[in-house]
Amino acid sequence: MHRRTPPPGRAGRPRSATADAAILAATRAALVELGWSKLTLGDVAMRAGVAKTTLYRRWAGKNELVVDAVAELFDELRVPDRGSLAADIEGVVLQFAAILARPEARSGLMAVVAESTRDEPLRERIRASIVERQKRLVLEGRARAQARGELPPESDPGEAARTVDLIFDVVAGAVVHRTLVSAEPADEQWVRSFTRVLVTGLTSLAAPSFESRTRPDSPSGA
Amino acid sequence: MHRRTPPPGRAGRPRSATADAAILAATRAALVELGWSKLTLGDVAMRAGVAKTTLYRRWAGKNELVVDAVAELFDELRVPDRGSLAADIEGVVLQFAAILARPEARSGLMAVVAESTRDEPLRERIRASIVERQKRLVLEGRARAQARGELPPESDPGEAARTVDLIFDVVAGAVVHRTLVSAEPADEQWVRSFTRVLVTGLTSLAAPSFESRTRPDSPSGA
Amino acid sequence: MHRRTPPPGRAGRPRSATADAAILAATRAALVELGWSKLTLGDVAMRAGVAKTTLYRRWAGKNELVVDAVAELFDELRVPDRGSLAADIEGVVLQFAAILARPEARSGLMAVVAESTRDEPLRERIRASIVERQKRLVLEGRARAQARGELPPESDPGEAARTVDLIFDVVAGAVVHRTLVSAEPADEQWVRSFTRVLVTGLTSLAAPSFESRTRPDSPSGA
Amino acid sequence: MHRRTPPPGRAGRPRSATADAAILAATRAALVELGWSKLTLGDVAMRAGVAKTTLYRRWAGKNELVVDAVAELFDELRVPDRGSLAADIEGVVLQFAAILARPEARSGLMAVVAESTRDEPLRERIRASIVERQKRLVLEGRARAQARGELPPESDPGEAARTVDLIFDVVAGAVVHRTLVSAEPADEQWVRSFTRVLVTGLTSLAAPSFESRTRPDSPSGA
DNA sequence: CCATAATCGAGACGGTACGTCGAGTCTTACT
DNA sequence: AGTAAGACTCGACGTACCGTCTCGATTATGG
Repeated sequence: MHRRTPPPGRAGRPRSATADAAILAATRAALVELGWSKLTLGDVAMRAGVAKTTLYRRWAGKNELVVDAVAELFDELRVPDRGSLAADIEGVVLQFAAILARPEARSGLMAVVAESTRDEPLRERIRASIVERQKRLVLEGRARAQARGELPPESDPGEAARTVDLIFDVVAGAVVHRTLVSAEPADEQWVRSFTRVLVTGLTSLAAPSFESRTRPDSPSGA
Repeated sequence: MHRRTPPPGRAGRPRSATADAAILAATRAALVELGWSKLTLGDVAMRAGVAKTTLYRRWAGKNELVVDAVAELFDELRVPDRGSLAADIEGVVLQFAAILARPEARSGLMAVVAESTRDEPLRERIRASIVERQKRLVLEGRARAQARGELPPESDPGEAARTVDLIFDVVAGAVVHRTLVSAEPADEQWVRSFTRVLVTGLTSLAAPSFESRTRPDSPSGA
Repeated sequence: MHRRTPPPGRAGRPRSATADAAILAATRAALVELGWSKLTLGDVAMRAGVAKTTLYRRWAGKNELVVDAVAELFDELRVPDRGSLAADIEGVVLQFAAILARPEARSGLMAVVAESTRDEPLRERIRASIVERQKRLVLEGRARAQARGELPPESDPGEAARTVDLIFDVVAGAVVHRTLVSAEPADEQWVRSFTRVLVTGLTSLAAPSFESRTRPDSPSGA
Repeated sequence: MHRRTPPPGRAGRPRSATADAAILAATRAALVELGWSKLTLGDVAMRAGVAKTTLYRRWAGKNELVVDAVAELFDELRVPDRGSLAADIEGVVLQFAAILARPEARSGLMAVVAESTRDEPLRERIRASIVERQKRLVLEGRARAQARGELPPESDPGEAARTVDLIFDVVAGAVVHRTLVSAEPADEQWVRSFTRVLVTGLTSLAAPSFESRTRPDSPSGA
């Protein structure tokens, strides 16, 4: 998907189908053992039982390869139905924290983000295959909360999109910072406190009028 | 401070005092021009007008050097007195976003965080010279809010410390994610939305009874 | 021949054939310009239009490279047929002196001999590719003298081998010492005196009885 | 003698007298352990319990230091009185070979000779402090042989000087080559063969008429 | 069923940076 | 002024990866 595509010409030997998966798995294994900065493409090729040329034929370089290898990790995230918006968020956040506790994610994710600060196509690739791809979680959670009546249906589509982005930045950012920078576990206690702040803030932000129906003593009159 | 320290013995030529500042400045300049991954210590040494060995005599490697070079950037942050907790937070967040918009911070910060996932001493160094060092901002903001009567004095010290950590993770994480991953500007509009969520969440978390007692109307009088 | 040999496996790109000659020529050029101690492998690689790694792939280090580069110089030595043993020796010695007058030989030869005093494999390499290789000159000269009747055919093979070694040590040693240590030219006059001493000594050593037959006024009656 | 001389000015602390001997001894010890190419001046200074500056104040560099350290080794050579020219030569050659068997001489001597091919002052220093200094041995041996009547008194002084040079080049060159290049021991058997060739050649060169007059039989009684 | 053509493993290639080491100089405080 | 200590600039070391290339050997499809 995000790889160097073979030219559409039809003749010649086709690319090995199994190689891709082997390479991505080898990349994750190398991330676990060595971390990003000591991971070398020659080593990945060897682990995958593949020649270096095969690897370069399909990916432009280390960064692109690692993005793909890491992106797959986040596809296993699901929004559990725990009965309330707060409980749903807690569930997703705990899953997210669990992934960030795995060394292949820790090592790779921040590194490619760092690289992307000077490489626009790489940033776009990260956005597309990780960030935008996982915003499905926010959309799904919001839909479920709306179905439950916890949140009003969005009126302004632009405002709704901005809110999704804000939520994603706050959730992903806070968990990453807690896990990787502060190096403290994002355990149940922390997740509960975090979620409480977030949900309280969000509901009051979302629709004072809607909210004031259910919580008439809201502090925000602005 | 976080460098290879000269043995305390008095004999011999002392280390050049000006070299340190020149090296850190050269490091930041190289981060701006080249970014972290293309920054080489040989190049930094040349820019600083210093031999490579001098650099290695004082820092263990690229990571430690960049941490020190970046850490200095955050020392200029101040908590402005804008009259209310929300306005104070907005002010600090905007300053923080402005620093993260500078290429020397963008390139370096995430890279060393990434490296620190496999290097415990490096993580501790980051914590000490960046994270813990800047928690002063949260403490100062809280004290000012308490003086204004916006927040109750903390009763449980352990709980208070956990709250400081939580606030720091949420603020720093969200701004970093917005700026570096989503690659959207943390502009006034975004900061206002973010701050509103945060302050609402925090005040209700801190002491709903206290808050509702003293400020039944809007918290912002500005 | 005396180099790091590629593994006999056939796979992969073969080593460039032209690189070897270019490297050895570049080594000699560098010896002329810089001498042994200021010769650097990086410089040799650059002169040869070759990467440093290519050089290290084929030779273990500076010493081995210089031995090979210098050894080739002595392959041009020939035993001229000048009609008598003494004249033949004079011819070879003059050629040898001419080679030692060239800076690429002067700089390199003594240096690798010096290194070989602490490096047994290096000494063996020098012996094989320079010393033993050039003993052909002594053998050829002796054969021609025997054909002329100036020397008797050797009876004891062991003794004959020892004599070849002795001659080589005396000739090579004397010319080298004259040229490099005393720093006086090994010109015609010196070569004539040296050869006279050597031939007189040798013929009397070789076979007094044989010699006394043809030169009844020989001083040696032993 | 061959060192950097202190300026004749009288003021200030005088140079430590013991330092010189300590440095030269440390140099020889380092030659034994490390050989010339791995010998470092910092290491020598440390062994001698002296600062690097002290060392550089007295010698220009590694080569000059090693020449002085090695030159002292040859001062112990003596011409023994063994009753005949041939036996005297054998005695000196064996002593010379014994010195060349010591690692501090092997490592250092050839190295500085190699360096001297591109450093005229260094060559002159070697000539003065080693070569010319030890020609005393040849002079002494000749005088003793003349006193015995084995050699005629020299008539032409120029010719006599040239012969001394020739002998020195042959003897020193052959022993060095045997010992360091061929890497065979210059043992009694080899020395006897070598001496026989040399003496026979020399006596017939020196004065055939003189020799045949006084010693019609074999010159060697051995 | 053979020719064409793209793929594959292997490994040499020209580069660039690494982190270390030694040379020789300079700057301290002390003697 | 000499000394021990040690920081300084400079330049080479030998290694490791990068990303490209050149091999001979496969392995598909299309003529």
